[in-house]
Amino acid sequence: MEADESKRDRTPTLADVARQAKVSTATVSRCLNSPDQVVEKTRTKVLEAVRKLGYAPNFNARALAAKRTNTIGAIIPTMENAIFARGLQAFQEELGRNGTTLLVASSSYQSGLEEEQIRTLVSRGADALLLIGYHRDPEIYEFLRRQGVPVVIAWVFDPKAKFPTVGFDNFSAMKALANKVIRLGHRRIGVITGATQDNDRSTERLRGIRSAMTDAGIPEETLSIAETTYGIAEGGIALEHLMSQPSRPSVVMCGNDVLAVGAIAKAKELGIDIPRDLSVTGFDDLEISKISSPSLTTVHVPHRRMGKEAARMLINMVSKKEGQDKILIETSLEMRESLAEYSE
Amino acid sequence: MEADESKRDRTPTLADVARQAKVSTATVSRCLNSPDQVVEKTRTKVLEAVRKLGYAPNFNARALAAKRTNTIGAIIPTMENAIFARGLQAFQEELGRNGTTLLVASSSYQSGLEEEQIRTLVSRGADALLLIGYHRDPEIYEFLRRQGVPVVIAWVFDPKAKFPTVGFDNFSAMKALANKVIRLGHRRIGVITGATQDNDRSTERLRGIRSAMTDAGIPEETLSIAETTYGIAEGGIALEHLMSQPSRPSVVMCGNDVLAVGAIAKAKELGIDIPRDLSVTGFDDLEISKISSPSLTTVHVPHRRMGKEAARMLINMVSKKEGQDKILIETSLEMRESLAEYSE
DNA sequence: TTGTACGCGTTATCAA
DNA sequence: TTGATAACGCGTACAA
Repeated sequence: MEADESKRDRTPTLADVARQAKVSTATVSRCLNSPDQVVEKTRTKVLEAVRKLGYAPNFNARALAAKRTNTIGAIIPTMENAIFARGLQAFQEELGRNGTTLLVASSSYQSGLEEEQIRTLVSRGADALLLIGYHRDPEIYEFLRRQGVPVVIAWVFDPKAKFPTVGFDNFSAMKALANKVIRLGHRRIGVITGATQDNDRSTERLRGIRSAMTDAGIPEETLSIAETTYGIAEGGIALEHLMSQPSRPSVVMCGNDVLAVGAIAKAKELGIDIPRDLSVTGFDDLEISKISSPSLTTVHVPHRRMGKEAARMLINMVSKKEGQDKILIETSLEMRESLAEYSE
Repeated sequence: MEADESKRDRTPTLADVARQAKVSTATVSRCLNSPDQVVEKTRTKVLEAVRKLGYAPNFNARALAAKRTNTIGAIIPTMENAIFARGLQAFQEELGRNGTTLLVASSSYQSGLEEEQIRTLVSRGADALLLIGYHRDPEIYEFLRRQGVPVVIAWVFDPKAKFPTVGFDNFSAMKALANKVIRLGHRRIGVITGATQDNDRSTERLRGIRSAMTDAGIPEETLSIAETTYGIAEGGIALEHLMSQPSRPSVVMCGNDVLAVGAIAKAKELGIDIPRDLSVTGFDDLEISKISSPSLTTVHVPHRRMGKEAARMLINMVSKKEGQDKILIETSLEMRESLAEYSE
């Protein structure tokens, strides 16, 4: 029983299994990849040898020979907070159902890093890529095209975009919320946004607010903006900044829920009552927005559905099946306690 | 300029670069891997060809030939909440400083899935692995040993463990908190814990509470336990369950902060005032525990330091350098508003 | 149904 | 310092 192991102390290869089962390596390979091409009897013999030797195929060799990895890569801006977690989870689940594994990388919101990650994932043989947002150096898109790697863009939606997309309309979603805010009587609006450079989601959301103000005849100059990196603490600092300005806003609209709960916490600390003294809104409808106190008015984004659809689209593209290449995910307003009517 | 591309429309290889630069593939390879072994003049010539062709090395082929990937894998139980995010971020940063890339997989707290992920990462050529907790089928440890893949275990600490470890003592940390709780006069203790099966962290934490009770002469039977999966909503449901029992606890100790903030939110909903009617404690000291209202008393875990030390240890092991193989990370009590003295 | 033999894109050894 | 050339482990025509 132990005798065979004495040969060497390295990890077994296809050839080892073939020797053990007294067949050719080709047969072993077929047993593993297309079992129905090999007759029952040899198959069991081979599988027995596989089990006995504890053989596991070498992924790299396989990828090299087959030019396919059954792997899809995703690059998200951050793993530090929950913004992308839910959508990515659903994305992964759907891939799993298809026997595809997910490789995740995070770019820390830095486009330079993102390009590096893209090249890394491609050189690792990812069959396709999920990317967040359109904004990207044209050169990298050209690189992907030349490499023949299918890409789906998520978390944004532009019907005219050249790339397959599964996402929502950041502009309209935020504009709808801003319209609501204005209808409630607010005129002095403050904004806490994530960095807008290289980030079309935050840029579009901000544009949505501006557009709603213009429509309502509120001069754009009255908008006070604090730009910061995403984070709870950062949201708090930004709020403090906004509230220390001469003309205090009556509402602070945040680029996402993480910033918003940070703002709410800081407001409490400063003795500002929400929503009596100040209204606050978020974006995303993460779980924390429900348990925040007061609970957070926000834009609900069906992240799980977005992740699932994106996975399906990519799977289709890899197997060159036809299908939609643009899916719009509808968002909705989630009215909770943190936004109230403005009354002087 | 364009002429060379007409040859083929596939991604350029070493050989293409070699042809273009009129050198051998070996030289090109050396230019990329050990540039000082090749003379300045040829090097610039080669790099020029690389740039012109947009050459990117094929990772799989490289791994196959070099038997090394400069990649370390990590398998964490979940990406859905922040429990592991902070530590993993620091882990990745430290790896990056060493030119090592991180491959993450999540097991959804299922040991079967985790084994699969381990095999996947190994077959992908991960040079080493970071795993959470000791509890694991001996067979998988044997597999790892035979494959010669170094492993570091984190988030736990047992001085007698056979494996290199960077972590904290879940038992003692939770016991310290329980001692504090008891010293404040609490006798009827409720617990909301994550699943204890296959999870040594939650098991140890629970054992810590039991031990503190025993030390204080509180009968173990008075402990009421709700076991659930980690999640904000789940924490709420568990709290409701505990509070609907005949003998209501005066304090609910939660297995982590996520469960705790869920419990707090639900308590509010039920009109239970915290900490007047009920005290609540957490574990981890995530960012939400500070902004929770009332703020959450919890155990502070220096996640970032743990991640960083784990990375260093693994890097050392891969390069076969000597070094510590057991690092204890100290935790501390973080007293905040949600835990108060018990007074009938 | 099974086996032979070549190719995948690198790295590494050994000569030159 | 550079160039041939043999691995690396697997998939897959093609032949048997």
